Amino acid sequence: MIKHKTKLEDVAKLAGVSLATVSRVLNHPNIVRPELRDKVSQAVASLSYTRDAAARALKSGRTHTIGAVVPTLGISIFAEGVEALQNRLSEHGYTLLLANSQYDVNKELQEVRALIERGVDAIVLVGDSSSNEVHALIKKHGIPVVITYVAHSKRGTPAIGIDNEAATREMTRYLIGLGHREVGVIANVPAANDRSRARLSGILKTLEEAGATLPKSRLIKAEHSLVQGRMGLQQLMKSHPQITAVICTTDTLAVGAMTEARAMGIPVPSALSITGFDDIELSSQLDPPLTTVSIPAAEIGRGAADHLINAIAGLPIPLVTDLPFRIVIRGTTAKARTTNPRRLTRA
Amino acid sequence: MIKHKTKLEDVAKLAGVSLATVSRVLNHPNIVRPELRDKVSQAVASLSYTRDAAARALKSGRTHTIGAVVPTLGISIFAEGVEALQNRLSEHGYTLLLANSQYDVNKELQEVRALIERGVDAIVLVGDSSSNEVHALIKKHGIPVVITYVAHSKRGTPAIGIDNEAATREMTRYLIGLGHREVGVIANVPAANDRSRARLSGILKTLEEAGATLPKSRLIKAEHSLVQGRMGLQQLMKSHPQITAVICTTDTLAVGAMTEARAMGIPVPSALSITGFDDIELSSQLDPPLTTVSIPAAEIGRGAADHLINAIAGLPIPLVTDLPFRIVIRGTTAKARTTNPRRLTRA
DNA sequence: TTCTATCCTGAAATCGTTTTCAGAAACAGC
DNA sequence: GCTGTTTCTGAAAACGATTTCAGGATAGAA
Repeated sequence: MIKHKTKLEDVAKLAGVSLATVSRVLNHPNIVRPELRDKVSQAVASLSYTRDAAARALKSGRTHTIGAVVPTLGISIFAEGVEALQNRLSEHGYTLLLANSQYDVNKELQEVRALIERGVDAIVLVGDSSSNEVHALIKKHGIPVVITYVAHSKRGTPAIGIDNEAATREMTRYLIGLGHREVGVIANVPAANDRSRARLSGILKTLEEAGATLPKSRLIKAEHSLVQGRMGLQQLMKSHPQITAVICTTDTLAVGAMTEARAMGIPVPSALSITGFDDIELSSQLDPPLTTVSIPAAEIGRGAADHLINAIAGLPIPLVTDLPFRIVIRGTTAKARTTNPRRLTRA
Repeated sequence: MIKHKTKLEDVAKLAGVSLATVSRVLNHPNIVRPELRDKVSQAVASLSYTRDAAARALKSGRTHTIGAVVPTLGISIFAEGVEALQNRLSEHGYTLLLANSQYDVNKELQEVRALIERGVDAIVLVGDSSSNEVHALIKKHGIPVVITYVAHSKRGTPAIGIDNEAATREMTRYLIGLGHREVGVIANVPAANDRSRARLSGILKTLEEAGATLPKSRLIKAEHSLVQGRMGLQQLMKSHPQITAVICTTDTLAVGAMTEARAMGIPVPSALSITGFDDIELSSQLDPPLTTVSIPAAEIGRGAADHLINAIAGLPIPLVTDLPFRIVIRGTTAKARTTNPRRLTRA
């Protein structure tokens, strides 16, 4: 237990200078005469003095703290992004305040409010489907903010991430190029998830452009879990055995689908191609390894940190930082089988 | 942008009372006369006033903030624990400051120091292998702390978690009961990880007690990744084809091992039993589903939150909270095959 | 009605910094 | 040697809440 928390005054006394000088040495070392500066630094060191964060925050109005609200840490790309974010913040002397929304816009609002009351200097959000209240609140307090994992700005809010729609477009085109026309989709569509919507939209549009418009019955909406991936595939293949490719909007769903395909005795990729999205660690280690879209989660986290640190310093930051995704072609995709039960079912 | 941040004084003026009364209504509503209290509450609401956290912290010495340092969020049990911790803290008006150590004791120390300088009211650590400096620092500041994921207290520090050694003991006994004597182990052993050590120790001791002492060459030390699980299994089975069971200290390693077993054409569980530890989501969905140890990560997070909130309030908290683990027997374990290439190789 | 005990309320001090403002010191120019 | 600059330093005023301490109001008792 500490008896008498050392404060600025103690340092000043020991160094034989005023409070102001000590403060200056700590904050703007270059404006104080070298010999005094050294004397003060020495005193600081010998007392192992650290400034009281609360007092500092009160007077200066800055907490050196950044808040983030993610949907959940259970999804590894968010966990990875948060970790990278925290590491970068830490390097710059910032502390991360973390909250999760469980994909619930009201909980997100509540957590953002709590963060603002804590006086965070900036905020990181995921996606652009936060409620208007959230953005109004943030704007009202004049706090820098960045939305992550998406590469478009809705309300003029800076964004850093990938173009989800472009990614699924490319993946879908790839499958079409392999001759797939009988396609099924397993998509996770939580209400508050614009990323999933963008991914789905990319698939549907590309399919349509290729003249393979997706019938409703071939679109399975699922929660983001392995089980739902399994169930989705089962449902799809039972009712549409002619399907030659299944596009999933996340790797978790795709892995579930692969497991079920194996259980149903459907060989992947010879009889059925499966694709994912996210490129989680597991995907490359499966047998066969999963064809998927790799997204730079760590880079998103680091980039968000950098942007906000700049914004706090009053520097301008880019409105949209469109990071590259990567289509990773592995073992779960192949040319469409030609021995279809029936050929070309129309929508 | 806010022009004139509403403060206590504004509320007081509107309600026609003094600052002190407003503060009382906010902190100890019961000691102020109901009619005044209502008037103040109304004023607070109509101005949508919130107290300045920094000023509050400065004067009261409490930040209503709790810090946690975890090795990494990349391991799902930690992500799950952190999420549960944050949710519970949030319910009680606390904010989580999160940092990660990457299993590096120096980084952990540095992050703990940063947390303390931020003035956290309490700290959550993972495991009991933090450096002495960390504990000395925490003690010096008189900050409540709890270590998680383990069920023993080393330096008198409260702990909440499971008995890792007991868990692997039970699992190993189960395998021995199935007739396995030719056993291999894939263990992740980062330097700063007492949990892994405890898990390994439980395996080795139990094996020894059963007269099946593990030769060094059958213990593969691995990093915590799927790839290393694969490589571990390969190494093990190539040099010791007589092995009938492989115990892994995490599910990730076990999943890697399963993948490799399949690639090597070794049927699981008929020719080889494999066990994991953690029970991550994937494990139950594999084919065959993985036999493993299930640990109550969310409960650990919630419990840590509850303990610390109590400790801050000056209430006593239990030194050790030993939460139950669960041996989950699924499809990767079966009786030892009897058609061994060779019988009973001795150490 | 007056006095005492009980409850509340408000004025003011305080928490530990940062920062403005003005004055002291040092220096150069004439 | 004296005045005009320039550079640093220190005293003091915030920042916005919490809380002590004492006095005023109210109620109860005589």
